[in-house]
Amino acid sequence: MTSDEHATPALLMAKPTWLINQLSAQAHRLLASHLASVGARGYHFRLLAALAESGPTSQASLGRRAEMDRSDVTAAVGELAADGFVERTANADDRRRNVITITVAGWARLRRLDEVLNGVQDELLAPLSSDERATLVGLLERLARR
Amino acid sequence: MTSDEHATPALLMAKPTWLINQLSAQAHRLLASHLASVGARGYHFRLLAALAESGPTSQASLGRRAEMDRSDVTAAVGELAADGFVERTANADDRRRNVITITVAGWARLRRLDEVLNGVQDELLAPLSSDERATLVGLLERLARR
DNA sequence: CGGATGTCAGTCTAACTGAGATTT
DNA sequence: CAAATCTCAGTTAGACTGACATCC
Repeated sequence: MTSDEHATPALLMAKPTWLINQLSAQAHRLLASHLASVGARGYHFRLLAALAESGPTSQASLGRRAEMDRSDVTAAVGELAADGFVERTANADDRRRNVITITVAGWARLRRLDEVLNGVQDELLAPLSSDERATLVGLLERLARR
Repeated sequence: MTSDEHATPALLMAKPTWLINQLSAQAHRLLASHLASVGARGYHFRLLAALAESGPTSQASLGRRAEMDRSDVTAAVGELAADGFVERTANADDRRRNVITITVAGWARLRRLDEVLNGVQDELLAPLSSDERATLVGLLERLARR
């Protein structure tokens, strides 16, 4: 009671990391719900997008491109393979590696997920003009390149 | 092998949510390691910062200010109390509620954690000028206000 | 009664760690 | 030998859910 206020403490608001985490949490909620409605999750899109640009390649390479841990790649590739979106085959030249190949169904899946994600971008960035979005993306790109 | 490339797929780079998540993950790594080095975690700072501005108040009120779930407040307040940074006392007027009060040690702890977090901000935003940081914070504030 | 509060016991995800077996 | 690859088991922080007793 008293004046409870829904006000965020100034010490928190003054921290860019707080704002970034807030926005990321918001994005995560949107992504999770929209992706769940088509039975997918973020890892799936990241792997399919990486695979689409690299062509058939090893899991380790995919992990580096999609910035995922090797163990998470193993699990997510297994899920994609179970749904028929990718194929896992042995590499004759280097028998440590699997060769992951995107299937026809996988291409369609990638296009579908891309549409879903583009909708999420519009929803999240709705308050900003297109100029402001470009400014934001430019700043984020410079920061995200560690 | 071949040209493995550390290149992020264009489909990913084109998604603001991807950049936001990348940056948030980077921030999270910095926060986790710096806070761990002083034996704290994010919830502790968020609660102390909320408590510093509200004065002695209930856990439910703290949770709304720090944007934390009730159950997480219970746990984190317990940790802070065990370290002597806050005190939990009964509220005579409304016996459902605890009154949480920050201690002298708690104020010192808050100042210490604030310093640590300010260091993290500088590390994370190092690539940007102060004008650019202000622009970024302005855009983030508008987006984070859901 | 409805609604708020504090507590407890869970779930879930993304990210990560460590170990082991295999191969280059 | 060192290093890379794949797999599996397990951990963590953060966010969240559902239930319950208590109290206003």
